[in-house]
Amino acid sequence: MDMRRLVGRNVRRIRLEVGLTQEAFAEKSGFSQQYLSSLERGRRNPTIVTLFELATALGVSHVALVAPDDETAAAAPLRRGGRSGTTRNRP
Amino acid sequence: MDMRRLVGRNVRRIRLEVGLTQEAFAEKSGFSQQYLSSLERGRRNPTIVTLFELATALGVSHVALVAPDDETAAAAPLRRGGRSGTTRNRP
DNA sequence: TGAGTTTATCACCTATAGTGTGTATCGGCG
DNA sequence: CGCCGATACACACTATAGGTGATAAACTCA
Repeated sequence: MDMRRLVGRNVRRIRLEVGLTQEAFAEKSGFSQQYLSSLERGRRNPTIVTLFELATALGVSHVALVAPDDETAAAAPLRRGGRSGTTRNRP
Repeated sequence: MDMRRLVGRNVRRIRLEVGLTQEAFAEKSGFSQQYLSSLERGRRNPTIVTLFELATALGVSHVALVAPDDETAAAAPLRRGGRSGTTRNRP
């Protein structure tokens, strides 16, 4: 299991659900937009403290950021669940 | 919430439940006994990849190592549940 | 008491987490 | 087309995570 990718996917998904841009998220969390970018793309290996701070800024439990997603067991051809377009947040 | 302490407590608790010494755990996980010692005492800030490797060596999900424990909400005076002595594992 | 086992602490080193600065790419819109 | 908002990429830099080795407690038991 690639933890970097897992956390990256969770962070991005939740950030979009909350309706934040990387920039706005950077503002709230205190991390740089560049860091968040590479983090979401699974290139980074954050510490647990970082994980907690990210979760707090997103308003979710830190457990949510390490929660396994369906993709792991995936290879499933049928894509369940909506939210395909994510609508590229418009305030 | 102090993530270092939280993870440290979880690791120690599970390691003891599994019945491993720090030394044996070090052997299985590939980390040094010294590192595991400081980790369990909340002095270390492990990365998510480290977290996953620790969980794997313990035979549990990585989520178990970041799971919040009762101690947080604690200040509860009454100690429920047995297992007080931990019996200092005898194989 | 003293040997054996387990855990804690100290000194030290290398690899990398995370920053700052700057730039590149991409989509949409006037 | 050029501009703008949003994301990706690159690099030098500092603080610290990860790791080793030696050793000091701390506890167990013959």
